[in-house]
Amino acid sequence: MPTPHQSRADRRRATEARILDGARELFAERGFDRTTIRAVATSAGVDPALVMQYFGSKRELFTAAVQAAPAPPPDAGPDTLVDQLLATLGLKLGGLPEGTLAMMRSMLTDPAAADHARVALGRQIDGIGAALPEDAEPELRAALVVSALLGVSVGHQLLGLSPLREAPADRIAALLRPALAALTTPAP
Amino acid sequence: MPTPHQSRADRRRATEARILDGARELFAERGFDRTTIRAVATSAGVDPALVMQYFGSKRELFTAAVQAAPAPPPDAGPDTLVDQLLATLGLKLGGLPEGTLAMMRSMLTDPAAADHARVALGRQIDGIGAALPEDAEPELRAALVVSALLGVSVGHQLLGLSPLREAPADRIAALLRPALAALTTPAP
DNA sequence: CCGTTCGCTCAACACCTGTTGACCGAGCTG
DNA sequence: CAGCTCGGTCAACAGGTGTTGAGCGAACGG
Repeated sequence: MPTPHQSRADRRRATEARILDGARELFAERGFDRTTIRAVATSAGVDPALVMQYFGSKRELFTAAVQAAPAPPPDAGPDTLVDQLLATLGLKLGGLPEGTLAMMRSMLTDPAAADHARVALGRQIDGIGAALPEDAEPELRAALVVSALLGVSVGHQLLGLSPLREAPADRIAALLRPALAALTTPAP
Repeated sequence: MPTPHQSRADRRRATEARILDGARELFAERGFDRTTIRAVATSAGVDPALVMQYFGSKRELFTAAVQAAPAPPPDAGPDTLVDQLLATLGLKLGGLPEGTLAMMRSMLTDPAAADHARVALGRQIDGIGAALPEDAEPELRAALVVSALLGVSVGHQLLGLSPLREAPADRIAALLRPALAALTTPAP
């Protein structure tokens, strides 16, 4: 008997979490369209109808699964801007959070995910742009930085390009650092 | 009467081209999964069954539509490596070819498109890596360059990030140039 | 201990998809 | 001009999808 006696509410929270975890994993692996509610239900050991009953629709399940980004602690380190940027790659700690991967996976084919991605990236761009000198096209520079890092994440985590997959994280960071510095530093 | 009298073979080539064009456009806009054969047929003013009869299956239609990359002429200019890289962004000439966009659009959600993308990017990586000094992790540097440029393309052409959409092409190139130089140049 | 809540399942609907085979009629060939 | 070729359409099938409503049975509350 699995986890002998727990309250009804506990069981509910548990299965809800199981559904959410399976959904996140499948959405991250196959994207929104190719992830079927039936597959999510099976992965949680549950009837498809229950998934609907809990989350209302496939869309709401997706946004619920994606929103569960644990938001990394501010960490308060006196890091340089470039180091903060490299941290967003999630190179250490075994990759980006699965919810982020799920959103990235679907952002090119699902308009809702694309909107979500645009605002998330826009927020990052604004944050970086605010840290750049005003006379150096800060928004454009920030957008290029974010896009470049997005590309590295895509190539690494979603496409699995072999040179990136096989390289140690600190080598990637070391090679990227001067490039990001060049992008964020106005020509003298 | 549209284009009065043409041979049967001419008409055939014409409708085939019309189907291929519509397919490329729709695949580029919505990706593989969300593009329906019925929609392609409608866009070409034709019955869905004809699309199948011409291309055999949706997959073959996709690969046929994507393969039609006109392959930019070598141009033989004595460009620097960085300039060649910037050229691959298709910043001038109104964006990348639609077949390339179609492949990019689907590469995160369709395994076949992902394979296609991996070999295409792999080819680019090998080409760039061969031009880098052997003692400077050329493959990794090349992969980072290609990924970063991929990210900029995605952000610009597929996501439509406003700072990139609104910026003139030569500003993007100018800001990217030193960063690419830093990526392709081993530390002194 | 009994009635009610509620987590959960079953079976089905309505829809859309890729794909197929029969068929029509205009153009080609002899 | 007769017969075949073949570009093209029509109608349908089979499978998979999100979504729904009725219902069951165990845990809850009094």
